[in-house]
Amino acid sequence: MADDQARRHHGNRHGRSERARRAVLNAADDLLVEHGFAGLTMEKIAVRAGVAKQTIYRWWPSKVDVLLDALGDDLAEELTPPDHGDLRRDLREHLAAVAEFLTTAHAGAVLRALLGQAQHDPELAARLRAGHLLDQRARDRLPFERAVARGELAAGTDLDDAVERLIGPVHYRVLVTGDPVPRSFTDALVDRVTVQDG
Amino acid sequence: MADDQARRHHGNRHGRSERARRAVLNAADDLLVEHGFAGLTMEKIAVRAGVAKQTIYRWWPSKVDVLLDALGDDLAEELTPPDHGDLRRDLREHLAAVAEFLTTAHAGAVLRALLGQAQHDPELAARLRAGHLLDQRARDRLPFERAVARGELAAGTDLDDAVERLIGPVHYRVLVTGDPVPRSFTDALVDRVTVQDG
Amino acid sequence: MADDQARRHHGNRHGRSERARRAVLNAADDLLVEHGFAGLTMEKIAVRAGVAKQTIYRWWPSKVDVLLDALGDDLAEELTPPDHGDLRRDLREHLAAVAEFLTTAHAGAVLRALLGQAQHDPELAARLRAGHLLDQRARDRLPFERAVARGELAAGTDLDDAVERLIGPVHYRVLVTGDPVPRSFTDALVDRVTVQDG
Amino acid sequence: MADDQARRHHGNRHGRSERARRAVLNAADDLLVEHGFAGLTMEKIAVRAGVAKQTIYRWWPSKVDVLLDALGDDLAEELTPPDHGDLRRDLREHLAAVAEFLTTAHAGAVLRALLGQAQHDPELAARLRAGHLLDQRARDRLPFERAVARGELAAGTDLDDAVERLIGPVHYRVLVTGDPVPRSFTDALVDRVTVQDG
DNA sequence: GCATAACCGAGACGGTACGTCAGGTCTTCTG
DNA sequence: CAGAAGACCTGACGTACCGTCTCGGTTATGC
Repeated sequence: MADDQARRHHGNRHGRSERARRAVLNAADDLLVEHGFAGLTMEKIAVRAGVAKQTIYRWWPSKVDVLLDALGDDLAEELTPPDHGDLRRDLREHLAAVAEFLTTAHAGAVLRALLGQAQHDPELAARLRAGHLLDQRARDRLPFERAVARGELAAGTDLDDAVERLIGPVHYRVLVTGDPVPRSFTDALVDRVTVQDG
Repeated sequence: MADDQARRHHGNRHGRSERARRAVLNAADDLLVEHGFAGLTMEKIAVRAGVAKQTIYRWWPSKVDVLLDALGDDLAEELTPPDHGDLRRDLREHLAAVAEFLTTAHAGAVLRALLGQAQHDPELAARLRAGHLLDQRARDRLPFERAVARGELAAGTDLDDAVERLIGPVHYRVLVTGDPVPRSFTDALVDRVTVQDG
Repeated sequence: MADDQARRHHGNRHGRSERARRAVLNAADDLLVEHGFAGLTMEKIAVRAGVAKQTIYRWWPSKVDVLLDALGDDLAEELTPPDHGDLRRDLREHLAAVAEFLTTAHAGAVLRALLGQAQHDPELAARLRAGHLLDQRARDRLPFERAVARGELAAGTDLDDAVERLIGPVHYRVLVTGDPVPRSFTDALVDRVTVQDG
Repeated sequence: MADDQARRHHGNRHGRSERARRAVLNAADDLLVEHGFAGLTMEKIAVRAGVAKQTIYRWWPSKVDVLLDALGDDLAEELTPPDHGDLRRDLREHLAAVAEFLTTAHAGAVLRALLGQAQHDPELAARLRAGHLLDQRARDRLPFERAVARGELAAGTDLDDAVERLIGPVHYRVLVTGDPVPRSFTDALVDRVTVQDG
């Protein structure tokens, strides 16, 4: 088995150690949740992961790269909207999933940390958008696009605008006010947007 | 004049040096814009301000405290909505001012940096909210409250909800997507909210 | 009474406060014994003496000046050799007194600290010699000079040489080896010197 | 050659950099002579040696430890008495070497500084004695012991006493009066001691 | 089936910034 | 006008991480 093979191998001439990679990403994840972004140092990741510092630097240029890697495909996996053939229902479920993701410790903590760091790191901001946020935006549009295809929504509707009105207040609560984002809040948002556009 | 007296004194038993205070806040402001949040170190602030490190630590426990102080009353001064007796006009001007503030280098950079840092510093998040964001939320509500008082808006309207739908997408663009926030965008947001509620 | 007046006056137009002077010298003495030379800081002297730092700097340029002042006339008072009209007896008593002074906590600690500091502070070394050590050397010679005057000792004897052979080993023990300096040791020294020269 | 290998390596798992060690000891030596003991700071040693401060602290807990190391085996190398089979000649040469060592800038400055510091640092005093002074005392005794073995000196002679009468006045001059210690002075001392005991 | 090349752990290295402490100077008010 | 109080600038302290480097050891090819 691949996992078993990976666990044993230590040094070889073709390719890196999957064991070390996993250990680093897990350690980074854990340390972020435990000690926050400032308490996340390459030094501590190395110790926690039982890995040499050089091994981390060999594969990731900085700690934000580790986090970008740790974020991985979580967004795609957890934030792809469902398709029930009903715009309002799709949006309700999707927006609730977005809120859940952002406010839940493990999954959202990494993204929030990266978004926070991106505020004073334009290069990270660019990579974060290119690597994750644009894709997510495309996924957020899907329910609307399908509604247009079904004729449920007028063809000329500004879908990005609709997405922003939907997703904006959720991010505002999470990133700025810190208020909880209950289902009632997301449902009401969906109602506003669909009523107005319907 | 008090300011004149303050500027001359250097160190004495009756209070701190206003000159040093100003120099630190300005230096912090400048360094943040020039080198970003990471390039903003106590060491460099001290050098740039021509001030001893100890003097900074005497009055501010950390660099985020310096920034909180530097943010000062900028929000209140620049983001108090106008009162023309017309909800839509008040909101249009106010929302444009908010967008301008957040995206403009000097003024908004400090707030964006603090919001970024607050993502991985709950204690800062709490202070930022208590010290500035709650007050700003109250100011954001003002146009709506006046509209209710004028009878322009129904008495039962959920004002906080309206504010969030207005302000949320603007913050989303600034903090997440990084897209510009043109006047057309903010005006359209105001139209959505007022039409719907009117 | 002078002391009474001194105790009360705090700030005045007629000269310095004797109370402050005493407090500083005593504090310096105590701190030296308690915490050693490194633990003797102007800051701590000021706190212990209940005196402003500036008051210390007004009257003593540095902490070694405070110690030089604290040393005061102790040497002259305690290390003036007796005159019994008998060289050996005078020397025995005197040398024992020297050993006692150097090894006893309060009195000798200040001198040892200053001698130690003088090893890497030539300016202090010069002042220490000019202010105290030359006078002490003159006092150390007294028994020999009186013996010459009495005819007990030949006129051509090199008195400084004799003093050094007497006093040198005592200082060597105190400053270098740290061995105790018992009466038997000093008496034997006196015997060597007087027998040889007698 | 081991030294050659050591010189090239920079930092690795098998021990420290000999290059850094040498640089630190030399820098400490130079700075002590140039600026005195007070002017000898870890900070300046690091800069002068072109070495990170942490590297110094990794191997030496304090600046006196650096000096103790810098003193190294200088004493043993330079202050081992010769053996001509003639007590007086051995002592004359040895005592002159001691005087030379103590008064010469480079070699003696370190020892004088440490002796000075030891006056107000009992822990250093103990280490200095255990590490260097006891061994030196043993070397100082050698000429006498050989003289006893040869029958040149009576078996019951108190050798330590003789050493102290010889070495004491030299240290006294160096550490207390600061007078020069010419060959005539040391020769006369040897004569006194050997005549008396012969 | 043995050399060898890529990766691994360990950790010392030159650095930057941290937050603290003391030094010595200054200004103000009080007695 | 001396003394208290204490803020100021300076510079060293000892520590934590940074990112780079060298080293010896492990293993999976590939000659």
